[in-house]
Amino acid sequence: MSRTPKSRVAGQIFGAMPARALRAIMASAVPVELKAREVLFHAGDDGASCYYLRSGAAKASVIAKDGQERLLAVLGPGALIGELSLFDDRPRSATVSALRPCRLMHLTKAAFFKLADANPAIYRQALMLLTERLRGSNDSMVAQGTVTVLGRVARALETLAEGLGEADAKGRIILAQKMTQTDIAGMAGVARENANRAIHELMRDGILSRAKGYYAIEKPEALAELSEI
Amino acid sequence: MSRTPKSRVAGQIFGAMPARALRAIMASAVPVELKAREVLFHAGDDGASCYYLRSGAAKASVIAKDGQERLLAVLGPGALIGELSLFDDRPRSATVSALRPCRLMHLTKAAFFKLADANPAIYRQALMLLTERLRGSNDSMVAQGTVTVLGRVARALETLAEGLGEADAKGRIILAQKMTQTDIAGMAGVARENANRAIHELMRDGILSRAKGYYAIEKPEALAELSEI
DNA sequence: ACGTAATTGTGATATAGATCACAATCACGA
DNA sequence: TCGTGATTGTGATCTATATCACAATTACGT
Repeated sequence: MSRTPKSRVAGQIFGAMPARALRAIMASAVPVELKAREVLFHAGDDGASCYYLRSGAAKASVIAKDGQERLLAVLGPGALIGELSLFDDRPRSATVSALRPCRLMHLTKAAFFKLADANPAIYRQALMLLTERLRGSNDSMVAQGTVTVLGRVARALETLAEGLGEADAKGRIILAQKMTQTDIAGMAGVARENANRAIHELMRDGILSRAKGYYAIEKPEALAELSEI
Repeated sequence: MSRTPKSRVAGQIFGAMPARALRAIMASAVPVELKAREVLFHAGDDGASCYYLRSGAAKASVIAKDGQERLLAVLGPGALIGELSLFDDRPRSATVSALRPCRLMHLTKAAFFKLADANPAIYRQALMLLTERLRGSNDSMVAQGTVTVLGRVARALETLAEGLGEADAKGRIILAQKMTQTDIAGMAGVARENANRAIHELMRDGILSRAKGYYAIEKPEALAELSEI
């Protein structure tokens, strides 16, 4: 099976929006600031609203019964956060917290639907966003049962790159946020020790590098190869 | 973490639709029949259209590189099939085939969006549907890394029950379709032999039973308990 | 109703990855 | 800049689950 290609642009719900609509959205939203490590909301909270991440980085995670933290996503600028509760009125499914200071816009359910009703492009964009997530989710589920630890770590790094990767001139992708191996292990769903060993293997093979705590993907294609399902 | 409750009704995209809109939808759609085991579409196909399952049962699955089949869902009457490609124009992410004879309605992308633009309730319903799937997906991902084989098999049986469960008078849920242990293992993401052992354990504890190849969930709450994440 | 294929059942063994137990670094606040 | 807590690194187990190798049963086509 070939994997779903992912694009950062598609993750940006308001990216493809006409400027007029975009201004309208921003006018209905209220700015929110978050300090590093601050929690935006907890899993289980209810909240019929969503956030648009203008700058900074945040993570979405859940804590399993046994206390293990599983990272679902790392979100970079342009991401829409907490939209699930908007669409189905259920409690937050994950905890979202800032990895570093964030500037967000807060949009209530009422405001969102008012805008979307007036502007069906918003609905289409939202459907596209969820669709992309679902495809990624399905891929991950297959990967989880099929792919080895090395592949899952590779996959986690790719996901990370989507959220906060910054391509440089020579095709490297720098993760614009310090991530601990514990975080990476949490995304890959593996033990931290094994994530460590996998990371070493990737670094030994020149696929990954780290400078001052910042990981960089040196060979994105090689990484993609490894995480193939 | 508490799990996302799932309802069969929410999975039915056109369930909450006003009768007028529903008639319009059915008028734009063309009927399709499928014999048992026939394939509706393969992963990788492109197809900007979706199907509404009126009767029968189908499965959505992907084949991993190593040849393992992973069942993503078993779909019963009322299910919407193939909607992802509708929203993002990408190829089919899974193969869908009939578990038994199916009657479907086929709706093109153009027809869907025409209807939805005229009737934003369709957009909202579609968003809700994807949202529910996404929540389920996230739960599964956490479960995969957290829960033991017994729990994952329990979870697979619950998912099965959503798609084709029929509650009887005394709170049992009968799976209205013969499922092999290979299928169940494919959903749970475990080896068939271990699915077998887990199923035995469930049967020994009176949580599950089987008659003439049809499984029945005797104690849905006990099953839910086991698959808690 | 018979024979063959598919499914189910069950032990024995192998192994990927978790867990444990630390040492070595690093990074940052006082 | 020193010290302390957080991270990273690495071997040695341990264990859940896959894999293997069949036998027993069931289902189904002719």
